[in-house]
Amino acid sequence: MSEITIREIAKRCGVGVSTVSRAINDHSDINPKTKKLIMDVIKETGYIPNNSARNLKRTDAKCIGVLVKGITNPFFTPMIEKIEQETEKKGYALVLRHVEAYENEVDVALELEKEKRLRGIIFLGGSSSHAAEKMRQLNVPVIFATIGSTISDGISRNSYSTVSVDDALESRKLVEYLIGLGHRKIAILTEGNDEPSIVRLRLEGYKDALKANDIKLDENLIRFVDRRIYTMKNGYEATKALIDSGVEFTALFCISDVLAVGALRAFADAGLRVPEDVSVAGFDGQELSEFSVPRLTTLRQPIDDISEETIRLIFDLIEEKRGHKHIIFPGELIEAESTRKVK
Amino acid sequence: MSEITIREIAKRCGVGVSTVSRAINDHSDINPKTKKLIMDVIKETGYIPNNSARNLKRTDAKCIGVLVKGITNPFFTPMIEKIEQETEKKGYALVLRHVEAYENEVDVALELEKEKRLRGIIFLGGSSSHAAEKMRQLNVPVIFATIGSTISDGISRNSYSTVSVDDALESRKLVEYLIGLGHRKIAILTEGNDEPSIVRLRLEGYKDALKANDIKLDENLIRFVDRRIYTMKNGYEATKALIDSGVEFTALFCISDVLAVGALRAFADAGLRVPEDVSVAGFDGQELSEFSVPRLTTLRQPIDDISEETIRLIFDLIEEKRGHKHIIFPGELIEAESTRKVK
DNA sequence: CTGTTAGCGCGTTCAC
DNA sequence: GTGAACGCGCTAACAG
Repeated sequence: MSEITIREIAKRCGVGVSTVSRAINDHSDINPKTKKLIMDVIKETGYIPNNSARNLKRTDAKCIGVLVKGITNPFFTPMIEKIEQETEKKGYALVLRHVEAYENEVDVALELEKEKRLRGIIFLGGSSSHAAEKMRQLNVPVIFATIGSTISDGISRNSYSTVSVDDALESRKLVEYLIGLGHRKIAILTEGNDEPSIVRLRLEGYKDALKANDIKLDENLIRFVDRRIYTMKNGYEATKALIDSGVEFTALFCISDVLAVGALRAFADAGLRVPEDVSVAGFDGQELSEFSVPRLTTLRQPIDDISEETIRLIFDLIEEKRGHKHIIFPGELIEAESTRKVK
Repeated sequence: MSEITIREIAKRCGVGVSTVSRAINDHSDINPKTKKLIMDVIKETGYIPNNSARNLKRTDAKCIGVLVKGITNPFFTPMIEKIEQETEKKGYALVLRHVEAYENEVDVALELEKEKRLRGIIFLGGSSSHAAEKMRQLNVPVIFATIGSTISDGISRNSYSTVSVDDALESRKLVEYLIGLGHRKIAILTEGNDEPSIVRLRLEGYKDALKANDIKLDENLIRFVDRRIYTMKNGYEATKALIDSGVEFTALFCISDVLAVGALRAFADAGLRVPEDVSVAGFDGQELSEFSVPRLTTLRQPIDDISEETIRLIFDLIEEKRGHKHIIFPGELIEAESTRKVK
């Protein structure tokens, strides 16, 4: 079946292609009658304009791109919803793109910017270190949401924005809370990523908390899951291994709520009660943490605030109202049922 | 900054544009030396081909589209991963697109097909009733995965495929399992969607089970959540309302695991023990169901099988090895800790 | 092996 | 208010 084009529509209506174009794009200077005729024919024929051709020609395209690294990450879904809503309010379209684990998000952004004529780019997740030269090529405003400001790698901090919590600080806050409950042997479930990332920052916060409280770091208490910090299975297995190892601990800090839920299950299976026998804390403050049994003590990230501020900032940047910023929101410690004073 | 184009690259290398094109697209008939030169210049300049222009021109584009309705649905994430892997193995690219709640997925598909020159389309989720005329316009193979075969609406069942479980049957199987445990007063948590959908099918399965076992349908036991069946909050609130209503029941069937986890929490808050005081069953068999406390009795959908078969089928259709099919996989009843014999 | 050229489908000047 | 013509950046004939 031969594709139907704008020319075909024009022919059928006995008008020129530009008139059809005007009708489609809601231009003002067009006779309402001809417009109606055209729209009717379009509906009849089921004509659909080819986006590639449009993007190629168009220069405006009120459109912002959101690049999400890690489709499996449930942490981003509420953010995306919020960002979608806000963007729509502004009359902009959103191009949502998942970035595969093996892809470089900046490369994808570069491509997408050209293809869709993006006016701004928001990164959710992913690595925080990027080649400066590539970043420079992105000539629309760029915001990293939920990725802290350790990004720079020879890149001027003035060339991009970040909106996030201070992962190291909040992590430390949570661990100090555990210490405050009397815990000294605190295990941590994290992932072994060497490049700057939230994973590393949260581990650093853990170390900072111990150091500040004169607790000797015990390498045996640092457990690494296999690559993914958003699967319960990984949390379960790492916790099981920790229990089986015989290492003593009274509290377990998981760097994500999802891992923590896996941990809860592992403790239940081992006949250990939470929080009576062991305290468990998560991180993120996702929906899950409110509905687990027991409810998770966690550090909630203000994702609504982060999302809203991200949108506000990107439009300010697009409209050149202000320059790049690095915004840090405080997290909120949620004291729930999974932790308690050590006996 | 003026965008850099293929012509610019050609000029800098002192070659023609088509040579550059060949270099980019890994064509065979090109001198390795010139190719290297070109690739070097491309790297230097940071040139990125414009996808819109490519798609416009290209006719082959080994590419299949996956349209996901409901980004919040955690049920799809493992499917998407699987589909991604399998597609890559075949040397095809995947275009993943989220369809907003208010969008019609077939419209989006129509657009995407033109824009990206898709060779096949897979729908995940969404409504199962579509206008026949629109469906007909999709002139590449279409598969609905996890949406049963009640789709037809004047559309020939030969014009599309489906790969799924029989939602009504599996739902009935689960409810009959509960009945087998001695439960007579079985409540159900579902969503009030009138159009043909998995939601309705699962409710029908519930009704079928009751009828087949001479249990009178009690409308008070059918509870509806607000629109979304994949939020714990909705499960929690509907269960709370059910408990507060004072209606008697000994088991609760939630049409998704996510709802069931919310229900577990609600029972815990109400001081009811699961399964001692009340049995709870979910549906889907997601990761979550294995890690909740207690583990959920649920009906597992064989998503790996569904995903693999979907991919196999779509490539067979593309290669015209066979015609459209409607494949039904059996679900698997997982008897876990959240249900037990009624006293 | 390589350069020239003709469109892909559309939006946008211009004239009218 | 409308149509003809041009070109967006690229790929694929085709000719060399």
